[in-house]
Amino acid sequence: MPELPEVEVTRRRLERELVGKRFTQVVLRASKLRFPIPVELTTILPGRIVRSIERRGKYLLFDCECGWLLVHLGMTGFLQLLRGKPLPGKHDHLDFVFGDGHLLRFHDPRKFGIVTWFTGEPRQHPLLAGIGPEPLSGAFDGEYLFDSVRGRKVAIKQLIMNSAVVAGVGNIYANESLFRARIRPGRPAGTLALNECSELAAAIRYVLEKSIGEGSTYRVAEEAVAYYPQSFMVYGRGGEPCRLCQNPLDEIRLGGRSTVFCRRCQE
DNA sequence: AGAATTACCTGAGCGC
DNA sequence: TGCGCTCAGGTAATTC
Repeated sequence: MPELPEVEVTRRRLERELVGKRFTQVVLRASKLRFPIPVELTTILPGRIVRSIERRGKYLLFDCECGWLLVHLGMTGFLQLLRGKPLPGKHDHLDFVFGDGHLLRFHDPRKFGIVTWFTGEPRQHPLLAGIGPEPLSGAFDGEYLFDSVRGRKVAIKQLIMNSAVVAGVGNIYANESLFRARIRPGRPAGTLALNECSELAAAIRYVLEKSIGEGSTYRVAEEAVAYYPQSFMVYGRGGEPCRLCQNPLDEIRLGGRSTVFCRRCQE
């Protein structure tokens, strides 16, 4: 499932390949993903140039001169950058054809993704307006997080997965960053001290940046290698020994999400 | 307002 | 072999 690092690596790759390129055709095969895909994409985009590609949380934003193409990969979505016009397979819902022979293909078996179109200011779009600070920006630090946890009873893991608090932290990196910060995922958010918030904010930044770095070899056309499970400290390792103390990792559910932690290393 | 729950969707894995 | 069940989990929408 694409998390922020995968989206960012995808963004960088597409930025290199597509900025300045002109859409010549849009082929729609699915009528809706999470939301209906606007049919006007097929008439608006041809002739337009990709001016820039930006990211907000896990959303990709393509500046298309007269408006924005907004893409979210959901749980199972990915973008493939292809050449020519290879025959579409199952769940290949949408193709963007470019004048230089490139084809950007949206594939998403579970249709949790989003492809939509809007004009105006991205920060005013309903899907983007309520998103909290970018975790890799200066706006996200210990003091901000401390301010956000104040009075909150919800588990700290659920709080950092709340996109209104901080953008783009999903289940994998929530687990990983809490382990790195040595904080139990189930702790009521409001019980965290300022220094713990600082540790956690730094840990979130660290695990995301590390993953983006490791993803430098990730290729959009090879979606399967989006991240590197063997490098995870806790995610997907319930019952296995902690990499630091060898204690078997606990696996619980928080808010319906698989949550893994070390009861010895995390307080 | 904050917290909890539901809805969306398909493939994989499992027990029988 | 196939059926039914559970799980995976991002996030918007809904309810409490």
